[in-house]
Amino acid sequence: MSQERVRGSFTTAADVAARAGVSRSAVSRAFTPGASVSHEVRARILDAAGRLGYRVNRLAQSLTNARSNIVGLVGADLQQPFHAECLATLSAALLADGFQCMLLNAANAERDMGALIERVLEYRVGAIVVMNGTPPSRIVRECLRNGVPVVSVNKPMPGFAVDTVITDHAAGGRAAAEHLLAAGCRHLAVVSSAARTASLVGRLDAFCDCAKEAGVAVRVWQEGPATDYSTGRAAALAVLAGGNIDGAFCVTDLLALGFLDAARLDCGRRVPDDLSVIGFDDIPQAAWSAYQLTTFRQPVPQLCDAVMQVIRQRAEHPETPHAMVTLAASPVVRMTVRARAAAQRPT
Amino acid sequence: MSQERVRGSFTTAADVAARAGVSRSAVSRAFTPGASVSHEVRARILDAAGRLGYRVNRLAQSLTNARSNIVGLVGADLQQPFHAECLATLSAALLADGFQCMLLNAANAERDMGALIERVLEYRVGAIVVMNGTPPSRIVRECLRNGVPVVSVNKPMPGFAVDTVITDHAAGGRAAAEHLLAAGCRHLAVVSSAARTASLVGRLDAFCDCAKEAGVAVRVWQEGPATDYSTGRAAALAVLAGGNIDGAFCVTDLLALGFLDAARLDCGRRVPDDLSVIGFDDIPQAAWSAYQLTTFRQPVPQLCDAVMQVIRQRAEHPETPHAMVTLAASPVVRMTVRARAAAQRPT
DNA sequence: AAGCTCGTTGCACGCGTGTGCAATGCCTAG
DNA sequence: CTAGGCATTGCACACGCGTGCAACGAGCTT
Repeated sequence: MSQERVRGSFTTAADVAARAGVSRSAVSRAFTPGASVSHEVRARILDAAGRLGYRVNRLAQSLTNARSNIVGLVGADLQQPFHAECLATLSAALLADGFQCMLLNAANAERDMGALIERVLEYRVGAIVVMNGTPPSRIVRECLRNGVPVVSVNKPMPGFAVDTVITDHAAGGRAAAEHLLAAGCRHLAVVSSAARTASLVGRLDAFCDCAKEAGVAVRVWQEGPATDYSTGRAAALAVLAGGNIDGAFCVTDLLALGFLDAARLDCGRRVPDDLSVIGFDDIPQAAWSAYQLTTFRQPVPQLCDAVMQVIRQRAEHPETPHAMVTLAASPVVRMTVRARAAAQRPT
Repeated sequence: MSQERVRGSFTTAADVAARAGVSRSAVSRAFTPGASVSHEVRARILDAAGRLGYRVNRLAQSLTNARSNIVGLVGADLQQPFHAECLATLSAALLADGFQCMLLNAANAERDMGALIERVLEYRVGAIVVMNGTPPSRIVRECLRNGVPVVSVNKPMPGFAVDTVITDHAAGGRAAAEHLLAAGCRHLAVVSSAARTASLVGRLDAFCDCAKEAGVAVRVWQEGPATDYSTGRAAALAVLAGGNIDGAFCVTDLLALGFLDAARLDCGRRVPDDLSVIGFDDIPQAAWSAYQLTTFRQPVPQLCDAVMQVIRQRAEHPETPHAMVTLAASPVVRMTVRARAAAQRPT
């Protein structure tokens, strides 16, 4: 067969076969669990392989399988704490399960997202996980047409044959309202951004509904490009200047932290005495002692577990009906909501 | 040729060829820039391809090239703000340049890192970028032996034929010391963790050297598993209980923020009046108005640019001598270092 | 001793693509 | 009118691997 390979090239199974004095098939079988090779030959092959630094070429391997075990991870704003945590947890889970992660970071716009997914389809990925953002529906259909399962995180995609794993945003928003009302707040505000993502809208609407049922008006702020710290600050400056707000639900922790800082440092409010604030996500910064933010924790590990479940399930049984897993956000009570209002509790 | 493909499978060039009434080679050429195809045939092929949703199988393509244009991104603690920013910036740059990113998240230990790199080598990656952490040197050698270039970020790897892109940590540490000394601090502390990474040690040593040259003693704290918020807190509680520290350099912003919170909230210090604090990295949280941390910014975009440069260079000219790009960290003066000592500046 | 079973091994093909080489056909120069 | 040049196209092979099929040999049964 081929001579000793030049340095700087990968060793192939043929090289190993030549060195071990067997056929190339034997090499292939030696690396295939359950294949028929004698104990002695396998040992000789593994020895030669180790000596030569051989490793299977997955590209060639996936060629016959018509599908690789690469999973495409689609997202935007990956440097944001919550997204970064999702990415880290999910990629770790995938790697632990034997998959490889291809990262599709739609940095600039959601316009990129379609192009990125098209590119990763060229690698015959086994699945695509949309961690946030909205890929064009044309592309989603294209994935499904080619038999690439799509998993959507925190975004229902009605009308698409897609598995969905989602936090119960509505229940969270409602619980936030109940929590503020129980604390005695009667002048509520809710803060979001102009980006009307399903998850953000879900929290906001449920919050408003619950407040409305209790007969409490809600000042709604939905401006700014993203649900980040500076938007939270801007919201506080605008909302608190307006009137006597005593309870605010920020649909994101980043918003809440910006809101808190502006409320305390720029507007001179005392939290939680004058003003109660609730966030959502429970990013690490929410627990910092300067903030001690009361919030709702998205169950990131469980979300990722569920993603793994549906990926495995669909890999084994492609025809499984599409799942819609909903997980509850759990309240994390810290210091930004005042304790129950004194004794007066009229009907 | 093959019949119309069943739904759920990928279209191949043969399918397109059949549909367009040409040979498979023609299809291949139609998608190869600069290949010889008549205008009319190419148009017919592209039309058929579009209709069938054909896209080139990169797996098969890379089979002949012996190398894919996938780049392995190795790192740990990817959810930390600084690492998350590096990851987001670098992946965006790679994707913009036509590469694909394979994410190797060594979640648990650096022990994993070797296994992960071995796995990604099976995909014949075109390069590996080590964003943080220390892969076993055996593995690094293995990469180089197989002709896979390795780029190390913020960690010199003496003795290895590796490209290195690095922030000038020593200069940063020195500048931090000078800044504190210029502010009149005479009782310094430096805070790091037990993880003696090259970058952390570089900053710390240079800081100590500079202080020593000025004849100022430095209290050195190097405990805790990671350079994170809680370690910063622990450091403040220990260091500030000890003596009359009036200036502290935390080798990481996360440390600095934890240090600040504990100093202010638990130890009752006023910053910057009683105590000056400097961090390193300039993560987004450092700019938050509750902190306004004075720090040194790592030039992440420039670092990533440099990584792209060396990757491209080595892809075109593999024999290029190995680069060692050093970039300066720039001071970001905010509010946690007091202005020049009062004595020297009369009111 | 002859036939059968079963574990082991090699041959050869296919996966989807790029490309060197030869064949074809058209256009132009002589 | 003919020869040569050139653009275009198809054939066939290679890339590295998995695997069905047949061949082979050893051990066992009858």
